Amino acid sequence: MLNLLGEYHCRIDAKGRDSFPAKLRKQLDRVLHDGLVVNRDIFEGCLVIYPKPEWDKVNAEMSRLSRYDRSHQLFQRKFMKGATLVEVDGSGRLLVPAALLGHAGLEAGKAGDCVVTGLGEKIEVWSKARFDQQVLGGEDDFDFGALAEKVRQDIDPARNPND
Amino acid sequence: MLNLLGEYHCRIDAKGRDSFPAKLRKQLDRVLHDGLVVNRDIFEGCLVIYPKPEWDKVNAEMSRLSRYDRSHQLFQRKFMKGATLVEVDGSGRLLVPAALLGHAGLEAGKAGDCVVTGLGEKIEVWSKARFDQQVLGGEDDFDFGALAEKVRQDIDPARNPND
DNA sequence: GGGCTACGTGGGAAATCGTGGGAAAAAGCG
DNA sequence: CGCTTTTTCCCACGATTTCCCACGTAGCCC
Repeated sequence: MLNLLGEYHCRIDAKGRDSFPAKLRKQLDRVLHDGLVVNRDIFEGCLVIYPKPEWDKVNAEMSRLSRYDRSHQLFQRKFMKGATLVEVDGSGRLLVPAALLGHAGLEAGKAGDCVVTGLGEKIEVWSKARFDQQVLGGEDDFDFGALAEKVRQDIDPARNPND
Repeated sequence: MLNLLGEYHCRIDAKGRDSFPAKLRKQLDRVLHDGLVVNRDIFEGCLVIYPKPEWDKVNAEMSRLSRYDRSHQLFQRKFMKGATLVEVDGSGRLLVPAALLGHAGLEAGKAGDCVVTGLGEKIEVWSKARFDQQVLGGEDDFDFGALAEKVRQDIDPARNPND
């Protein structure tokens, strides 16, 4: 199982090329040649990067949706729209599609600072400004304890015997 | 399994020719010479493009409908009317039948911006205006979590033992 | 501490893609 | 049967993209 780790500061240049941290590249090692899938995050204004094998799982789930059910189609469209297969270039950068940059608060055609974080089986890309504000900051009025309690029930093996 | 990805902005010119993104053409590679089937979407004001092999599946599903059941016939007629086999021309464009353009909010005989998105096994074509409004926008009052939960229950393996 | 390697960054040239127009072929009409 | 209109095919130009190379810097090893 993939276990991507680390938080890296890097830049996206005016051409939309994101210097992908060498340490993450090394962690991806065996799966990198299959490419990566970049997509908008559903809930936050950031981008998500899945290694291709991980995306294949998503795609397999999507293929079970019914084309005759409106809510299924709506779900698929909301989730998959914009997802793009990309590959790192010879200099270890990946070209983020211009259409997706806006979702992360980055301006196409303009260089910008960003934060790339490994999160187990996926990678998130934030603009530096948003990362500082939403992820690092704003913790005062944020009740981590309550959130943890809610999540704990979902991931605690004792309550979910089937794994 | 087909895994069409990417979101592309392009134009339909005054002759109804849609510049089909080169990257999608590459993804279609092996199936492109069989042609594509363009159709109206059932639920939304956009067009759907199926690679021929995928359309064959749709066709097979339709053949399970009863010829003696009026609602079946009604459904089949609603679903299949307008579906057209098209091929990309030498310049990589495909000619969208004028009759279908209106369904996507595009005016026949007039050039217009549109958005083409890969969605796994099919491709959707939206007018840019509608895409920005219906697909990208309106997310504030949209509860993705609730939708995801409903869909999850529909495709949960526990409830669908046959796979 | 010095040299070396590797990483991040920028720019430029070549290939490719998108777009428009026009000519030839086909279809429709009087 | 010939003329007009529509459709289809093809070519060419401009813009964009993609690939490649080269430099500055930082980190690491000796």
